[in-house]
Amino acid sequence: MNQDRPYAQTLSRLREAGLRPTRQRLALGRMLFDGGDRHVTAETLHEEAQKAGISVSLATVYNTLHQFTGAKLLREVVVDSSRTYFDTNISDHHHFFVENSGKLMDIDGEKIAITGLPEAPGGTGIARVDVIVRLAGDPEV
Amino acid sequence: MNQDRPYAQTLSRLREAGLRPTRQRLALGRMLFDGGDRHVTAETLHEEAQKAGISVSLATVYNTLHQFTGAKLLREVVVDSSRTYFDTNISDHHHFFVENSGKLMDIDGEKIAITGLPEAPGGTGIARVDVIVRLAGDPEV
DNA sequence: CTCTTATTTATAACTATTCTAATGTGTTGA
DNA sequence: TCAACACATTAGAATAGTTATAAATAAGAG
Repeated sequence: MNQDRPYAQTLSRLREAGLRPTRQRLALGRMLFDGGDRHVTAETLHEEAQKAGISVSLATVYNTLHQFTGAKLLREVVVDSSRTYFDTNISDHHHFFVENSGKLMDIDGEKIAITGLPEAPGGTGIARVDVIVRLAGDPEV
Repeated sequence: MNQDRPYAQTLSRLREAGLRPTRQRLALGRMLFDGGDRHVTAETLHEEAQKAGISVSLATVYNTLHQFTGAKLLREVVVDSSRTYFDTNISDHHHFFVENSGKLMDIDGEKIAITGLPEAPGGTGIARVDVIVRLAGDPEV
Protein backbone atom coordinates (compact mmCIF):
# COMPACT_ATOMS: atom_id res chain seq x y z
CA MET A 1 0.00 0.00 0.00
CA ASN A 2 1.51 3.28 -1.14
CA GLN A 3 4.85 1.68 -1.85
CA ASP A 4 6.02 4.68 -3.76
CA ARG A 5 4.73 7.39 -1.45
CA PRO A 6 4.99 5.70 1.89
CA TYR A 7 4.69 8.86 3.90
CA ALA A 8 1.89 10.50 1.96
CA GLN A 9 -0.80 9.55 4.42
CA THR A 10 1.10 10.67 7.49
CA LEU A 11 2.24 13.80 5.71
CA SER A 12 -1.27 14.98 5.04
CA ARG A 13 -2.37 14.15 8.56
CA LEU A 14 0.47 16.21 9.96
CA ARG A 15 -0.33 19.10 7.63
CA GLU A 16 -3.95 19.13 8.71
CA ALA A 17 -2.88 19.14 12.32
CA GLY A 18 -0.49 22.02 11.74
CA LEU A 19 2.50 19.91 12.78
CA ARG A 20 5.74 20.19 10.84
CA PRO A 21 6.52 16.99 9.05
CA THR A 22 9.84 16.23 10.63
CA ARG A 23 11.77 13.05 10.09
CA GLN A 24 10.77 11.76 13.52
CA ARG A 25 7.10 12.56 13.25
CA LEU A 26 6.89 11.03 9.80
CA ALA A 27 8.58 7.86 10.92
CA LEU A 28 6.49 7.47 14.06
CA GLY A 29 3.32 8.43 12.23
CA ARG A 30 3.96 5.77 9.67
CA MET A 31 4.54 3.11 12.28
CA LEU A 32 1.34 4.10 14.01
CA PHE A 33 -1.02 4.67 11.11
CA ASP A 34 0.16 2.35 8.41
CA GLY A 35 -1.09 -0.92 9.80
CA GLY A 36 -4.47 -1.52 11.35
CA ASP A 37 -5.47 -0.26 14.76
CA ARG A 38 -2.71 -0.27 17.31
CA HIS A 39 -2.19 0.21 21.04
CA VAL A 40 1.21 1.45 22.08
CA THR A 41 3.01 2.91 25.04
CA ALA A 42 5.88 5.36 24.72
CA GLU A 43 8.29 2.60 25.62
CA THR A 44 6.97 0.06 23.14
CA LEU A 45 6.91 2.56 20.31
CA HIS A 46 10.40 3.76 21.11
CA GLU A 47 11.69 0.22 21.16
CA GLU A 48 9.96 -0.55 17.89
CA ALA A 49 11.56 2.48 16.29
CA GLN A 50 15.00 1.46 17.52
CA LYS A 51 14.57 -1.99 16.06
CA ALA A 52 13.53 -0.49 12.75
CA GLY A 53 16.74 1.50 12.76
CA ILE A 54 14.99 4.82 13.28
CA SER A 55 16.87 7.15 15.54
CA VAL A 56 14.45 8.97 17.78
CA SER A 57 14.76 9.84 21.43
CA LEU A 58 12.33 8.70 24.07
CA ALA A 59 11.53 12.34 24.86
CA THR A 60 10.48 12.86 21.27
CA VAL A 61 8.33 9.78 21.36
CA TYR A 62 6.53 11.21 24.38
CA ASN A 63 6.22 14.62 22.75
CA THR A 64 4.93 13.14 19.55
CA LEU A 65 2.38 10.90 21.23
CA HIS A 66 1.00 13.87 23.11
CA GLN A 67 0.94 16.11 20.06
CA PHE A 68 -0.84 13.43 18.07
CA THR A 69 -3.31 13.02 20.89
CA GLY A 70 -3.90 16.77 20.97
CA ALA A 71 -4.49 16.70 17.23
CA LYS A 72 -6.97 13.85 17.65
CA LEU A 73 -4.85 11.45 15.67
CA LEU A 74 -4.55 9.28 18.75
CA ARG A 75 -6.52 8.63 21.89
CA GLU A 76 -5.22 8.00 25.36
CA VAL A 77 -6.53 4.90 27.13
CA VAL A 78 -6.33 4.61 30.90
CA VAL A 79 -6.44 1.03 32.05
CA ASP A 80 -3.36 0.55 34.14
CA SER A 81 -1.97 2.97 36.65
CA SER A 82 1.60 2.13 35.73
CA ARG A 83 1.61 2.94 32.01
CA THR A 84 -0.13 5.19 29.54
CA TYR A 85 -1.49 3.59 26.40
CA PHE A 86 -2.23 5.35 23.14
CA ASP A 87 -4.74 4.00 20.66
CA THR A 88 -4.73 4.69 16.92
CA ASN A 89 -8.42 3.88 16.79
CA ILE A 90 -10.09 7.19 17.48
CA SER A 91 -13.63 6.16 16.70
CA ASP A 92 -16.13 5.44 19.43
CA HIS A 93 -15.20 2.14 20.99
CA HIS A 94 -14.24 0.33 24.18
CA HIS A 95 -11.62 -2.14 25.39
CA PHE A 96 -10.76 -5.55 26.61
CA PHE A 97 -7.72 -5.38 28.83
CA VAL A 98 -5.82 -8.58 29.57
CA GLU A 99 -4.57 -7.92 33.05
CA ASN A 100 -1.61 -10.25 33.20
CA SER A 101 -0.09 -9.45 29.83
CA GLY A 102 -1.06 -5.80 29.56
CA LYS A 103 -2.60 -6.36 26.14
CA LEU A 104 -5.48 -4.22 24.88
CA MET A 105 -8.12 -5.18 22.34
CA ASP A 106 -10.80 -3.01 20.83
CA ILE A 107 -14.50 -3.60 21.25
CA ASP A 108 -16.55 -1.93 18.58
CA GLY A 109 -18.54 0.93 20.05
CA GLU A 110 -21.64 0.01 18.15
CA LYS A 111 -21.82 -3.41 19.67
CA ILE A 112 -22.18 -2.16 23.20
CA ALA A 113 -25.13 -0.19 24.55
CA ILE A 114 -25.17 1.43 27.93
CA THR A 115 -28.51 2.31 29.41
CA GLY A 116 -29.43 4.00 32.64
CA LEU A 117 -26.50 6.39 32.80
CA PRO A 118 -27.33 9.12 35.30
CA GLU A 119 -27.10 12.71 34.15
CA ALA A 120 -23.87 14.56 34.63
CA PRO A 121 -23.87 16.55 37.87
CA GLY A 122 -24.74 20.24 37.45
CA GLY A 123 -21.88 22.29 36.11
CA THR A 124 -20.36 19.38 34.24
CA GLY A 125 -20.84 17.57 30.99
CA ILE A 126 -19.98 14.08 29.90
CA ALA A 127 -16.71 14.20 28.02
CA ARG A 128 -16.53 10.51 27.35
CA VAL A 129 -17.69 7.12 28.56
CA ASP A 130 -15.11 4.38 28.80
CA VAL A 131 -15.96 0.73 29.23
CA ILE A 132 -13.08 -1.50 30.23
CA VAL A 133 -13.61 -5.23 30.33
CA ARG A 134 -10.84 -6.69 32.41
CA LEU A 135 -9.83 -10.20 31.49
CA ALA A 136 -8.08 -12.81 33.56
CA GLY A 137 -6.14 -15.62 31.94
CA ASP A 138 -4.17 -15.81 28.71
CA PRO A 139 -5.79 -15.37 25.34
CA GLU A 140 -4.94 -18.39 23.21
CA VAL A 141 -3.69 -16.61 20.14
CA MET B 1 -22.22 5.58 66.24
CA ASN B 2 -20.27 3.22 68.42
CA GLN B 3 -18.98 6.06 70.57
CA ASP B 4 -17.84 3.64 73.21
CA ARG B 5 -16.35 1.01 70.92
CA PRO B 6 -15.14 3.10 68.03
CA TYR B 7 -12.86 0.42 66.62
CA ALA B 8 -15.22 -2.52 66.94
CA GLN B 9 -16.23 -2.52 63.30
CA THR B 10 -12.70 -2.26 61.95
CA LEU B 11 -11.49 -4.78 64.48
CA SER B 12 -13.82 -7.46 63.30
CA ARG B 13 -13.06 -6.75 59.67
CA LEU B 14 -9.36 -7.13 60.35
CA ARG B 15 -9.94 -10.36 62.26
CA GLU B 16 -11.90 -11.81 59.40
CA ALA B 17 -9.16 -10.87 56.98
CA GLY B 18 -6.50 -12.43 59.18
CA LEU B 19 -4.72 -9.12 59.66
CA ARG B 20 -3.37 -8.20 63.05
CA PRO B 21 -5.23 -5.24 64.47
CA THR B 22 -2.32 -2.91 64.86
CA ARG B 23 -2.63 0.71 65.92
CA GLN B 24 -2.05 1.87 62.35
CA ARG B 25 -4.47 -0.51 60.69
CA LEU B 26 -7.16 0.28 63.22
CA ALA B 27 -6.75 4.00 62.75
CA LEU B 28 -6.69 3.84 58.96
CA GLY B 29 -9.52 1.33 58.90
CA ARG B 30 -11.63 3.62 61.00
CA MET B 31 -10.98 6.59 58.77
CA LEU B 32 -11.90 4.53 55.76
CA PHE B 33 -14.89 2.60 56.96
CA ASP B 34 -16.53 4.80 59.51
CA GLY B 35 -18.12 7.33 57.22
CA GLY B 36 -19.97 6.60 54.03
CA ASP B 37 -18.28 5.50 50.83
CA ARG B 38 -14.93 7.08 50.21
CA HIS B 39 -12.33 7.41 47.47
CA VAL B 40 -8.78 7.94 48.62
CA THR B 41 -5.26 7.86 47.33
CA ALA B 42 -2.29 6.91 49.49
CA GLU B 43 -1.30 10.56 49.64
CA THR B 44 -4.71 11.88 50.65
CA LEU B 45 -5.17 9.23 53.33
CA HIS B 46 -1.72 9.82 54.71
CA GLU B 47 -2.33 13.55 54.86
CA GLU B 48 -5.68 13.00 56.55
CA ALA B 49 -4.05 10.79 59.16
CA GLN B 50 -1.38 13.40 59.86
CA LYS B 51 -4.01 16.07 60.35
CA ALA B 52 -5.89 13.82 62.75
CA GLY B 53 -2.70 13.47 64.77
CA ILE B 54 -2.20 9.84 63.84
CA SER B 55 1.40 8.93 63.31
CA VAL B 56 1.68 6.56 60.40
CA SER B 57 4.28 6.43 57.67
CA LEU B 58 3.46 6.72 54.01
CA ALA B 59 4.92 3.25 53.45
CA THR B 60 2.45 1.82 55.93
CA VAL B 61 -0.41 3.62 54.23
CA TYR B 62 0.58 1.97 50.95
CA ASN B 63 0.99 -1.42 52.60
CA THR B 64 -2.33 -1.12 54.36
CA LEU B 65 -4.23 -0.04 51.28
CA HIS B 66 -2.88 -3.00 49.39
CA GLN B 67 -3.58 -5.44 52.19
CA PHE B 68 -7.12 -4.13 52.51
CA THR B 69 -7.55 -4.48 48.78
CA GLY B 70 -6.26 -8.04 48.92
CA ALA B 71 -8.74 -8.77 51.69
CA LYS B 72 -11.54 -7.26 49.59
CA LEU B 73 -12.16 -4.50 52.05
CA LEU B 74 -11.24 -2.00 49.34
CA ARG B 75 -11.25 -1.86 45.59
CA GLU B 76 -8.73 -0.24 43.32
CA VAL B 77 -10.09 2.16 40.72
CA VAL B 78 -8.03 3.03 37.66
CA VAL B 79 -9.06 6.33 36.14
CA ASP B 80 -5.93 8.39 36.01
CA SER B 81 -2.52 7.17 35.05
CA SER B 82 -0.81 9.38 37.59
CA ARG B 83 -2.46 8.16 40.80
CA THR B 84 -4.06 5.08 42.23
CA TYR B 85 -7.45 5.45 43.87
CA PHE B 86 -8.95 3.11 46.41
CA ASP B 87 -12.69 2.86 46.94
CA THR B 88 -14.39 1.74 50.13
CA ASN B 89 -17.47 0.79 48.15
CA ILE B 90 -16.83 -2.77 47.14
CA SER B 91 -20.25 -3.52 45.72
CA ASP B 92 -20.87 -3.62 42.00
CA HIS B 93 -20.84 -0.06 40.75
CA HIS B 94 -19.22 2.42 38.36
CA HIS B 95 -17.77 5.92 38.43
CA PHE B 96 -18.01 9.50 37.41
CA PHE B 97 -14.56 11.00 37.22
CA VAL B 98 -14.22 14.77 37.21
CA GLU B 99 -11.16 15.24 35.07
CA ASN B 100 -9.99 18.63 36.23
CA SER B 101 -10.36 18.12 39.96
CA GLY B 102 -9.58 14.42 40.15
CA LYS B 103 -12.78 13.76 42.10
CA LEU B 104 -14.56 10.42 41.88
CA MET B 105 -18.24 9.74 42.43
CA ASP B 106 -20.04 6.42 42.56
CA ILE B 107 -22.71 5.37 40.12
CA ASP B 108 -24.89 2.62 41.47
CA GLY B 109 -24.26 -0.57 39.55
CA GLU B 110 -27.93 -1.40 39.35
CA LYS B 111 -28.74 1.78 37.51
CA ILE B 112 -26.53 0.97 34.56
CA ALA B 113 -27.06 -1.86 32.14
CA ILE B 114 -24.55 -2.85 29.50
CA THR B 115 -25.77 -4.91 26.60
CA GLY B 116 -23.95 -6.36 23.65
CA LEU B 117 -20.72 -7.18 25.44
CA PRO B 118 -18.75 -9.61 23.28
CA GLU B 119 -17.60 -12.84 24.84
CA ALA B 120 -14.23 -13.00 26.47
CA PRO B 121 -11.58 -14.31 24.06
CA GLY B 122 -10.80 -18.01 24.44
CA GLY B 123 -8.60 -18.76 27.39
CA THR B 124 -9.78 -15.78 29.35
CA GLY B 125 -12.69 -14.84 31.55
CA ILE B 126 -14.20 -11.50 32.44
CA ALA B 127 -12.82 -10.43 35.77
CA ARG B 128 -14.68 -7.17 35.93
CA VAL B 129 -16.35 -4.52 33.82
CA ASP B 130 -15.58 -0.91 34.63
CA VAL B 131 -17.56 2.01 33.30
CA ILE B 132 -15.93 5.40 33.73
CA VAL B 133 -17.92 8.47 32.84
CA ARG B 134 -15.44 11.29 32.39
CA LEU B 135 -16.78 14.71 33.23
CA ALA B 136 -15.55 18.09 32.08
CA GLY B 137 -16.29 21.22 34.08
CA ASP B 138 -16.71 21.81 37.81
CA PRO B 139 -19.51 20.24 39.80
CA GLU B 140 -21.42 22.98 41.61
CA VAL B 141 -21.53 21.52 45.09
C1' DC C 1 7.36 -11.91 80.93
C1' DT C 2 9.70 -13.69 77.09
C1' DC C 3 10.00 -15.44 72.70
C1' DT C 4 8.77 -15.40 68.00
C1' DT C 5 7.08 -13.39 64.11
C1' DA C 6 4.46 -9.87 61.93
C1' DT C 7 4.49 -5.01 61.31
C1' DT C 8 6.19 -0.48 60.95
C1' DT C 9 9.44 2.78 59.61
C1' DA C 10 12.95 5.76 57.36
C1' DT C 11 15.12 5.89 53.58
C1' DA C 12 16.94 4.18 49.29
C1' DA C 13 15.67 2.62 44.87
C1' DC C 14 12.85 2.41 40.93
C1' DT C 15 9.82 3.55 36.93
C1' DA C 16 7.27 6.27 34.05
C1' DT C 17 7.06 10.70 32.68
C1' DT C 18 8.18 15.67 32.27
C1' DC C 19 11.40 19.45 32.19
C1' DT C 20 15.47 22.04 30.67
C1' DA C 21 18.67 24.14 28.02
C1' DA C 22 21.53 23.38 24.18
C1' DT C 23 21.66 21.96 19.43
C1' DG C 24 19.56 20.98 15.08
C1' DT C 25 16.07 21.48 11.24
C1' DG C 26 12.05 23.04 8.38
C1' DT C 27 10.11 27.00 6.29
C1' DT C 28 9.75 31.54 4.59
C1' DG C 29 10.82 35.19 1.75
C1' DA C 30 14.36 38.23 -0.18
C1' DT D 1 19.71 29.96 -3.03
C1' DC D 2 20.34 30.96 1.57
C1' DA D 3 19.85 33.67 5.76
C1' DA D 4 17.11 34.03 9.63
C1' DC D 5 13.75 32.59 12.69
C1' DA D 6 10.61 29.73 14.88
C1' DC D 7 9.83 25.27 15.91
C1' DA D 8 11.73 20.41 17.07
C1' DT D 9 14.79 17.24 18.91
C1' DT D 10 17.89 15.64 22.22
C1' DA D 11 20.54 14.02 26.39
C1' DG D 12 20.25 14.15 30.64
C1' DA D 13 18.47 16.04 34.98
C1' DA D 14 14.44 16.33 37.67
C1' DT D 15 10.04 14.85 39.54
C1' DA D 16 6.14 12.09 41.35
C1' DG D 17 4.21 8.10 42.77
C1' DT D 18 5.21 3.81 44.31
C1' DT D 19 7.90 -0.24 45.91
C1' DA D 20 11.90 -2.45 48.21
C1' DT D 21 15.14 -2.95 52.09
C1' DA D 22 16.77 -3.74 56.42
C1' DA D 23 16.61 -2.29 61.10
C1' DA D 24 13.59 -1.27 65.01
C1' DT D 25 9.19 -2.13 67.23
C1' DA D 26 5.04 -4.23 68.78
C1' DA D 27 1.47 -8.02 68.93
C1' DG D 28 0.18 -12.66 70.38
C1' DA D 29 1.20 -17.28 72.37
C1' DG D 30 2.63 -19.74 76.07
